[in-house]
Amino acid sequence: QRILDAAFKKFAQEGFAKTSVSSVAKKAGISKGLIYHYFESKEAILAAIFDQLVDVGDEILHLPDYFTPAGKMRQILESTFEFIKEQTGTGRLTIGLALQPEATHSLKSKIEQVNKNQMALYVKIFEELGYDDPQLEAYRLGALLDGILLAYATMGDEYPLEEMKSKIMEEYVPA
Amino acid sequence: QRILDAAFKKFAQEGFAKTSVSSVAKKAGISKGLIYHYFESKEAILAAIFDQLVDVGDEILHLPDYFTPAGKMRQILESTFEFIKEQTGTGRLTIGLALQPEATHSLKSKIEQVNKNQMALYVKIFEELGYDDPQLEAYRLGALLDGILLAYATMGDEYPLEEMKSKIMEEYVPA
Amino acid sequence: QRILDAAFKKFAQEGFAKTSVSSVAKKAGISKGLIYHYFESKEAILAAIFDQLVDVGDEILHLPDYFTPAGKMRQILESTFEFIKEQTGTGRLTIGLALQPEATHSLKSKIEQVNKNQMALYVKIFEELGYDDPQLEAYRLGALLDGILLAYATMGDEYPLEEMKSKIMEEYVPA
Amino acid sequence: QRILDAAFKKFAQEGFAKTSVSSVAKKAGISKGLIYHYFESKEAILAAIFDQLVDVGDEILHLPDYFTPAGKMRQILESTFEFIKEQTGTGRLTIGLALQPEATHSLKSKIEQVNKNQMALYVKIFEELGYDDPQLEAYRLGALLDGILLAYATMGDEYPLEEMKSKIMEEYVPA
DNA sequence: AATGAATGAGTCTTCATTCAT
DNA sequence: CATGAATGAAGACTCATTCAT
Repeated sequence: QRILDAAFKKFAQEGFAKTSVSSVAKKAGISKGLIYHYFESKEAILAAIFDQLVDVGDEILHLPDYFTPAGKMRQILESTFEFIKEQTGTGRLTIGLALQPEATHSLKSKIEQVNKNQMALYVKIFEELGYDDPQLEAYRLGALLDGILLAYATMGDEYPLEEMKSKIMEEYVPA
Repeated sequence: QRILDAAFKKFAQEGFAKTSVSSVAKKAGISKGLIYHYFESKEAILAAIFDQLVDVGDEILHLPDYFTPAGKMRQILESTFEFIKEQTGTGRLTIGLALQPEATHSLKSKIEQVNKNQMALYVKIFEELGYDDPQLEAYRLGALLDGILLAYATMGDEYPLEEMKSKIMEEYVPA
Repeated sequence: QRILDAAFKKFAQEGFAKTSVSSVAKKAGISKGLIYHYFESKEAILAAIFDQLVDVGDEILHLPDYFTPAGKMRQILESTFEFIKEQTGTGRLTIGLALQPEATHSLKSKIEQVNKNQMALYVKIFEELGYDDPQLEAYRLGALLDGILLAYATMGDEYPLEEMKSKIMEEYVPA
Repeated sequence: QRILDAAFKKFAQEGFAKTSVSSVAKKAGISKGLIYHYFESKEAILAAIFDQLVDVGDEILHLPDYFTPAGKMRQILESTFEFIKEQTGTGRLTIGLALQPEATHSLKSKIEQVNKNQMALYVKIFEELGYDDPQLEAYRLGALLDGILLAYATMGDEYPLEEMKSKIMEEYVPA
């Protein structure tokens, strides 16, 4: 819906707490009341946005079986870096909410779910690649990518995203 | 002041936006009015908190000159992991604020300043250690540590912080 | 109509002010819009409900001419107590609205009308029964019955309705 | 407080649901915010009003021990009729709330408490006066008085309150 | 230095009502 | 007849900030 798009932009731009329902309505070009016709509450909008994000996340993680382990890894890194670059707002919003204890439990659990899936996939690939401690290796990769996302979200184009991508790719998927 | 301590706890616990000045006053055991005697505004409290944090950060980064490059690296990692573990609230608060565009410009610039200092130090050490691209290497380490901080702040004790520390130490400061 | 039934139940259960038109629509199994096809406004629904109640009231008060005065009195008391018992919701709603000055003038006048009719009938019967001051006696009986209605509406089955009925019957229609 | 007075007048005049907090504030000559400085919520104001009313009720029911039973009865009737006449708003408000299921449980229980006390006193006096079934007699008197209160609250000065008083007095406390 | 009464703008939310279809 | 999307005017409540004392 237009509501979700508008709300997402606003939330990503100004943060959930600071964004008023009225401003979302204005941005969506509709009346405040109508928002409550479609969503129970401000939180519900956020939840709906997240449901969409979860789907996007799943897509990124979904890889054809015929890929080689190295191919999967390359694909994941490609997708993730693209996500970091294109969906800065999404990343910012997600991290911001993950950090705020105010977030509803249901939201937290959704975030955790996405995270779990991600980790599970990483672990599996590292296993296939024969790493010693796939679990720990997965955490390491996760931290690295999150850290890059965070830095890019904060600094914007000042950040040498491409160089970092090359470096990471080389490290995990040597040519 | 007691105000700063109370405010920091509250902000870290519930987020800046969700924390009311009254609740800070109550936690500090003083009256609302008194807070405005010492601070211009709610934002000013936050700024003061950050000034303290900057000092803490500088301390972590300040290393005696007689340390070998490797020693410096070890020291930095030790301090950072200790910070991650002990000051989860600080980390959460900082990242949360860094991500929220609502933050005043002055706040942002302080955060950036700390970051710059950190990066500069990393770069210098990597130079001393003879890395190929110290700049990029610094970004990589920064991302890694930030990612770990983020994960630990989100997951808490479920996160294998010690194992990660060992892994990272080994990587950067081989025994 | 189904609308009136649904609305009546809702109004009686939750009060007029607290009942939303949507909830009436849902209870009636139709759409909100349709209600406005049949009724001008929420108030109009209430008015229509009252029109029905007035009819019920008139029925209670309508007595065959061949009844003796004492027979009429017995009949009235019987009917009234049955009404009190069976139509608690109606009683509650009516009194509640009679007390709220918010009620439209038209509503008030309807309530008053029913009251007047009732009083007139009481007066007539007391006259026929040869009471000294039929007017005052009618007010007394009215008060008594209203008081019982009120108490029963408030307390429910804790109230000794049957005993009260016996007592009042004995008083006004000695065996 | 001025708030309670203003709120009471408003609630009695327009009903609890229809009275806005702002209008109470305006009537009290203060700002909306200040009301929330003194009361948790709109309901809390109502509760406070009721606490005062309970006190008034207790006063009416408190009778010196040296009164004869007949004297007590006379005194009660006198007080009650005075209350009916002077405190019409109170009566209206109380009954209105007793009938509205929306009222909080705490409120309901307060009303019931007052009622219980009243009934207990009536029963005791009827016992002392040697009535056959004091319990039922108490319910009867209660109904009568409530009915009169209700009628007077609805009709106002059209109602022959004085005549009713004489009649009831004569009935229960013959000269 | 210290209090807390006071303000008013702003927030989320509800709801009677209208209207295009 | 019938729907339900759409509106806008409230309403309860919060909170940063000010100010008299």
